[in-house]
Amino acid sequence: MKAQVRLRDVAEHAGVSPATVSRTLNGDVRVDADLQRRVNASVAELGYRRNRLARNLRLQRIDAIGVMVSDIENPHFSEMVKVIEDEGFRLGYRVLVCGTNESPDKQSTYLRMLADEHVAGVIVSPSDPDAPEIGELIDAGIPVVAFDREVSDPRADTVIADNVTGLAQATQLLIDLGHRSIAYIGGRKGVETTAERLQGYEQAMRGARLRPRTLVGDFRIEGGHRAVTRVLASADRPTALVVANNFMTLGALKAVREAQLRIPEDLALVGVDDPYWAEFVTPPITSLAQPVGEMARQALSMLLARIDGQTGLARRSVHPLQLLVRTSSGPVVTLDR
Amino acid sequence: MKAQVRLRDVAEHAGVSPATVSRTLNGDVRVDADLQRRVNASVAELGYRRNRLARNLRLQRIDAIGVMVSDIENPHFSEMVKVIEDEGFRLGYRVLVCGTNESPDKQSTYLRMLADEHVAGVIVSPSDPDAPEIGELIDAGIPVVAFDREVSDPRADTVIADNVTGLAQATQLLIDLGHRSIAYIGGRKGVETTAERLQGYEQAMRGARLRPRTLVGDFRIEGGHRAVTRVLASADRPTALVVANNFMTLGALKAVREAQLRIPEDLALVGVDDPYWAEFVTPPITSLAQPVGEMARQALSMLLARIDGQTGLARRSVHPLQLLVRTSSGPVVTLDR
DNA sequence: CCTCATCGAGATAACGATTTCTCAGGAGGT
DNA sequence: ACCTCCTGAGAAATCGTTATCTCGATGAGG
Repeated sequence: MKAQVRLRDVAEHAGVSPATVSRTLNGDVRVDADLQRRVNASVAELGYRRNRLARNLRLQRIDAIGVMVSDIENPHFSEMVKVIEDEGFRLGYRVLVCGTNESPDKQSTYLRMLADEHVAGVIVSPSDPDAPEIGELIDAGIPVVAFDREVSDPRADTVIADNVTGLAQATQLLIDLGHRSIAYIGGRKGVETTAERLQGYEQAMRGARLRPRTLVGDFRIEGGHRAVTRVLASADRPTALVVANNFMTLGALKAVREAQLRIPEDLALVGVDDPYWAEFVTPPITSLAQPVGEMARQALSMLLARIDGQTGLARRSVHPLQLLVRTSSGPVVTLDR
Repeated sequence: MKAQVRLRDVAEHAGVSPATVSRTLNGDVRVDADLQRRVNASVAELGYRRNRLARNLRLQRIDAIGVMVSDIENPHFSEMVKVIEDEGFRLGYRVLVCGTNESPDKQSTYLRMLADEHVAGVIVSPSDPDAPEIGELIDAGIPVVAFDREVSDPRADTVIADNVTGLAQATQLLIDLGHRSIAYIGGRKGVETTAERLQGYEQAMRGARLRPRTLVGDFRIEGGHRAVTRVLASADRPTALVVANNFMTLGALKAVREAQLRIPEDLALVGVDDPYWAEFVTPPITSLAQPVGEMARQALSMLLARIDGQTGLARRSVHPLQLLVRTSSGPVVTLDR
């Protein structure tokens, strides 16, 4: 706990005013080159480290951005956080991770905290898109970018995937392969992505004049396991499955194994998300990949633009999903006419 | 951007001094109950929100802890971060995530940043255990807990898994099942856990008078894939594999599939770590599970104790690993005598 | 009844950087 | 030669809390 060197000490040592030291440190151009040298020399000699806390108070903001997601353990969000952390680090920003566990209460509390901390900006995958705290943040001059799911405040920028088209595509793949009985394992109710993905599935099914068959999951392993177990036990077992996220795909895998069925021979499967393990499990999963990394970079760059003062209407960045055909979707099946 | 209500405004509104408002807010007992009521009423009426930045400056610390790991995407660390975030949140702490990608440079920079931010404490899974910045943090009064891997500064508390015993156990399982040719896919060189795990494997092999056969991996999917591909192509293919972490296990799975071999029939496998997908892939992986959640809680509670002023010698908390026998390790094999 | 300790609350000085305001001095224009 | 403009640097005022210091009042003990 040695005594801290203050900016003032540097100023004295260099024989200049504190203002000049501050200006030098912050790269203000209007400082004589000679003085700059002296300041830098003194900084080095005294081992001066700027006290960010004082700086933060004076600036009324911290160089950190809040990243709020429902579940850090979900590889979709892990990757997002990693990209933002890595990219942000390079630009001098720290990342404050906030996990909501889909609890609107925790989300509200966190949003208020982030406002009180005066973070530079917030990227949020909202559990409650209508949370009034989002508007309060923007009122306070803290930009907000919605990720994966929209928020109701129209001033927030948005980065989302084109779930409707993507799911239609994924479903269409199975239809094209000859499947006629395709069940859909949906996500957690009330979440926007759930509705969009369902819509895409139904669209493709109706387009092929097939009867949709949907089950409600919860975006978690257990939910996928439960739903798939149920649908496999039914009298008219589907020949193919579309699963609305990565965790539920794992649950599905287990359920299929327990039912002594093989993928893709007995049951074809397409899963949304392309977690790192998708191509390594047996069989490799045909995945509807979201370009998470790109989306995260996009969200961060939108946020930074706002932080740097960019004004204007909220922007929306919609990203197409990519269907990666691996083994689990299987080959063309014989039509049962 | 409405004008901010200051503590002083609350004081005026309540007809008391700023000091009294501060004391009330901080739960100082020596404040008259009646004044407390008036203060609280004014706080509510004015919608006062304490400015944490000013508080932070005054206290020379922020209510956040830094969590530094090599890779946030690794489910081992995802879980650790989640637990710390969740638990910490309840106690009023925010989490600053720092991913090092095993780069000592990034680790150093981050550690200096955390010191400059005056975080309340740091939990680090070091990429460079000898980083002098760790000592500087402790010198500055910021407690440090080492997670998974030790650090050379003797003042840091430590939470680790008993890798030696664990790996010996895992290897012994395969030996007991009748395997004689057991290869080991090791981790990234120079990392402490790598050495410990190797030691456990070798210990068990030597105990059974078997010849160790070790390959160097890198704790990543590709490394596991490469190493296993190589060992499977060799003339004397092993009958069993011990893989030193979860990512490499995935790589191994792919390599085995590509070699047209079946697990566990042609090759038994035990993997270190028990990521969520271990029991859901085909076949379910026999895993040497680290009690990550418990370890994370332990690390946090040690850190908080130090933050609360606990002094005394550094503590070490060693956690046993648990062998979860699933399918990939296979049944007893016929001895080839 | 007086003195001394105690307790509660106000006044005020930090905490350490940034930034506006001010002023000196030099350059350029008439 | 004088005035204006501009540049660069210092002085000083914040930013909003917390904590120390001080003082008055109240209660207890002699």
